[in-house]
Amino acid sequence: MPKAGKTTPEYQKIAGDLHRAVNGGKFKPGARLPAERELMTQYGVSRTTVRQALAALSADGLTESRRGSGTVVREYQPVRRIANDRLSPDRWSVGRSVWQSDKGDRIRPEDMTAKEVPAPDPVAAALAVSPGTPVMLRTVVHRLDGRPVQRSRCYVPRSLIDGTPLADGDPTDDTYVHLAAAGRTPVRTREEVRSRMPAAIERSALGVSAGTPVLLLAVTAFDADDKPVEVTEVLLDASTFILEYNVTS
Amino acid sequence: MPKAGKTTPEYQKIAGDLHRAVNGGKFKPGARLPAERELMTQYGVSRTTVRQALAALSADGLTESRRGSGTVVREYQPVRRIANDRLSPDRWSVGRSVWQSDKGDRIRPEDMTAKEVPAPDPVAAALAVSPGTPVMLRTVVHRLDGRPVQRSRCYVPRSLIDGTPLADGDPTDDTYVHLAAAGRTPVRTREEVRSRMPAAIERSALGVSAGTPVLLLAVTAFDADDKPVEVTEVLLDASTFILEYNVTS
DNA sequence: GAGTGGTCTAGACCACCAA
DNA sequence: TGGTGGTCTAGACCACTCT
Repeated sequence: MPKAGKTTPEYQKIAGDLHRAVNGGKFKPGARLPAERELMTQYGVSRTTVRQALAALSADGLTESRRGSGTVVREYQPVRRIANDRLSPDRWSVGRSVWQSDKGDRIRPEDMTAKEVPAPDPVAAALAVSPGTPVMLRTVVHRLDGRPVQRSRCYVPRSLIDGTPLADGDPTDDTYVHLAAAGRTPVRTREEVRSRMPAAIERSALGVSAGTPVLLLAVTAFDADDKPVEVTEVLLDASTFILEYNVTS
Repeated sequence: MPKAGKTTPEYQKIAGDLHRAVNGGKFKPGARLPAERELMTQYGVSRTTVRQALAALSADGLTESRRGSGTVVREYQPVRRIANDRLSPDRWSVGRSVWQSDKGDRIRPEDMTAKEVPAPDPVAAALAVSPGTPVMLRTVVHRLDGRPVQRSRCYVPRSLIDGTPLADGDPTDDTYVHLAAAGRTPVRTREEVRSRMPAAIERSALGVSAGTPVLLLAVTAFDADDKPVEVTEVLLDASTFILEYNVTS
């Protein structure tokens, strides 16, 4: 029978069956699905068709395949990120994070770097400075259980934090600490949120498998004079985070 | 040559080439990529391999394939949604929306419905009422150029808006109008943001093609007494929207 | 070594679109 | 009608994991 079923392609039926089985709890998170060659005989189709069905599940972020072991149901235990928390000075101590939840406590900033760079165009625009103005770029990788789940790129005009350790390339402390020391304490931020599929480089930079989107944040911080003092670009593993915002008029 | 190149699979090379060609501007948004059979001869591989490469592009949300015509580069022209705006009463007039941008003006609420339902568990929890409490459910579909890009499900405890048109099943006006009329004007909201790949039903409910994530909002509105008065679940096409939040401590 | 997923070939027929 | 993508078959060899 070299033809597909009447209207619905065979691989979609198989994908649908598996989808329902997973959502119905027949395969719990972490459980292994039947092997591809087993599904071949079960459905009487070629391996290509089975793999097409499994590709659909993977693209939906429902499963994850590992060569040599099998295809397993993915787990989803998100961490909550409360945006407004970062504006509270008591949150700025080193090692403290804006994450809240059991898992959140295990998320820590690591691999921090800092260097001076000319402001890229979009950053310069957000900071209301000329493109190429010297800014300090501080990068941070946040890990959960060793897996990178967030990468931040934080830009601060060099002139604003002259004389601080950050200006000398010390990436240890949160930029807000240095801005506060310079009398430029951020009092509000504007956050822009997008989501899309990651490029291959981003997929490996975060530890995400195919079928997981990324969240992109662009955070602009303003001081009491309503001047932009910092721009941060954040790349987040969407399967790890729930963003929370408290909105007032 | 029935074998893959040394380390990198052939389909990844092809996908990489095309990826670079698209990002490099060789194929502009809307432009057609070479046909699959043309790529076969160009790279000297089977059609399956070519299709595997194109599947990777599509999963990255970079292209879109249409049977009969071809594979084209996808366009990305997002609309900005400013969360805080909805708390301004002058935004509540019928037909007015919280969207801002040229395209935003073309986004309008349509296909509104309203009916009484028992509160589902998560909704009841957010509203601090018992599960099953009667709530009015107002659904709205927002379209951009005819394409549905947002679906909202808005829950309000019936007891809060008794005597308003909404209580009689009239879905015309924004729920905030009715809440304000009942002396329960929302003054702040909490928004939770997630992103994931859409289920097949969601993919067709919004007009999104494979490779596009969805954004999920859970908005809880509070009145001046800090009581939750409304919960809204929103499903958004992630390729259409940028969410904007103004954050204060 | 047995079993798993990863990659690839060389065909085939179908559904759809545009000229 | 000819070209496009959509689906499918029946094989094959490789890389990896687990026992």
